[in-house]
Amino acid sequence: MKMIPATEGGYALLHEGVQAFADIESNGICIDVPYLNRTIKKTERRITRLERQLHSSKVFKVWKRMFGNKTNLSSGEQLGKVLFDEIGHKSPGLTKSGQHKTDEESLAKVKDPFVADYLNLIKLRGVLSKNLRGLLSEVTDGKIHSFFNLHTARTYRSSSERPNFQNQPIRDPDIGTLVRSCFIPRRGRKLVEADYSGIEVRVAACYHKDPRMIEYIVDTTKDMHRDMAMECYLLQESDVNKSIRYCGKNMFVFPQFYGSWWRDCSLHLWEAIHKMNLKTASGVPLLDHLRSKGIKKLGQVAVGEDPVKGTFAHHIMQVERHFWNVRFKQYSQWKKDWWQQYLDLGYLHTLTGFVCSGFMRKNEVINYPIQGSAFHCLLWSLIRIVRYELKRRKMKSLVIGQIHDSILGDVVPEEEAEFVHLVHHVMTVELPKVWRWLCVPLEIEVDVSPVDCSWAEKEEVSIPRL
DNA sequence: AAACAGTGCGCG
DNA sequence: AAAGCGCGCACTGTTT
Repeated sequence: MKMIPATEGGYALLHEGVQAFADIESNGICIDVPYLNRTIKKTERRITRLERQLHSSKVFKVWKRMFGNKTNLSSGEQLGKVLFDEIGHKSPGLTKSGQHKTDEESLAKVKDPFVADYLNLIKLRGVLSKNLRGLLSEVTDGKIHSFFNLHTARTYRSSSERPNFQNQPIRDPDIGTLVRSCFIPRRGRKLVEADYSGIEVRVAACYHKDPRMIEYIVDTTKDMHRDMAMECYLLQESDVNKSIRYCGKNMFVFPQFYGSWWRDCSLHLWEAIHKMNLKTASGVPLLDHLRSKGIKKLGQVAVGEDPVKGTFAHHIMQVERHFWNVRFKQYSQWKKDWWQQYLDLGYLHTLTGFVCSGFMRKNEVINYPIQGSAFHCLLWSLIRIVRYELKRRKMKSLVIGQIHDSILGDVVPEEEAEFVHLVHHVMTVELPKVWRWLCVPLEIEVDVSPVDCSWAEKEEVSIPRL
């Protein structure tokens, strides 16, 4: 696969983009080194305690017997042999090289108290080596200077390394706080983070122009994720709470956009009912609710088989059909046309001035232009802010990082209002004026930390109208 | 000792 | 007919 900037605009974006990134890399991000050192020690102690606990378990006795002095708690291969070959738990499936799978999802099915402690240990070891020691090893003079690349990602997104600034924990609140507390602003300043809201969905709409999708974007009283959660779990609008909406969004809508299908979606939606103990807003367990609607089981089937009527899998298959054939008919047609056009031409062009050519799978052909162009919205804005606006206004505040659809600023408190207004204006007003293909409005969300407080303490602020 | 493939997991 | 996109990093186990 090859991707090249095929227009002046595409070339300029990369040319100015690397210069803006160089500024950001040179600025660097302050690290609370004393906190980091304390946290490393604390985490080491937690790991030692966990290891001691695991060493006294039954499973570990078996492990030790099988592997002797080669016993290694970090070896997934060894764990698989212990649990599934020796002890006799049901194997969750094999990897492509024929080992038993030992990822978190696979192990969740294993009913052995050892597994929860083991997963805890693995997680904590990862945090220690990657997010704490790994971070410390990149600190010079109290700062890190992560690299931001424009020449590595197949989609012409960016990437980041040494350390990777773009995958710092946040989804697990405890680990997120532990790690993000390391990242602090310069003395007397604040961290300000501005994210595009749903940028990939909006950019996708600029490709397919599906009227129903545009309606969802433009009309803020409408909510696509809530609506799909309602369909998937057969609920009324008033029954949908936050976690049910979360499942609709992350286990149906986004997987469908990325090319997943009813078989995987139904499995994940069904498992979420148990794992997240889902209840309707009025407190009825979701399993009971579905039973009252005549759906009693998942009805998992092998690839190639049709699900039995009345099962959850069959229901989700119908939801998927309606989603693509009725609700987002034009989006669906665009995907077909876009794929066919690639087959005819052997390449595709993006709205931001790039051409991708070479062998690509269908899902790649659909996703690459959307992912790349969505990031380019951020990149254009970032260039404008870093290389023009902050300089022209002689502001002291700095941009210090970027995560695909968000920028992170290290902001002087007196400049906070101007900074927030500036990024809002560039990202949502100036950009759509220049890129006329943006046929839907863009929105951002801004989070700010108090003065001298870490990235863990960011909180959403409203955007002042100036 | 260094390089490589495979696995798993963090983020968008 | 096929069936989730992108990235980097740590670690294991094997090959060079």
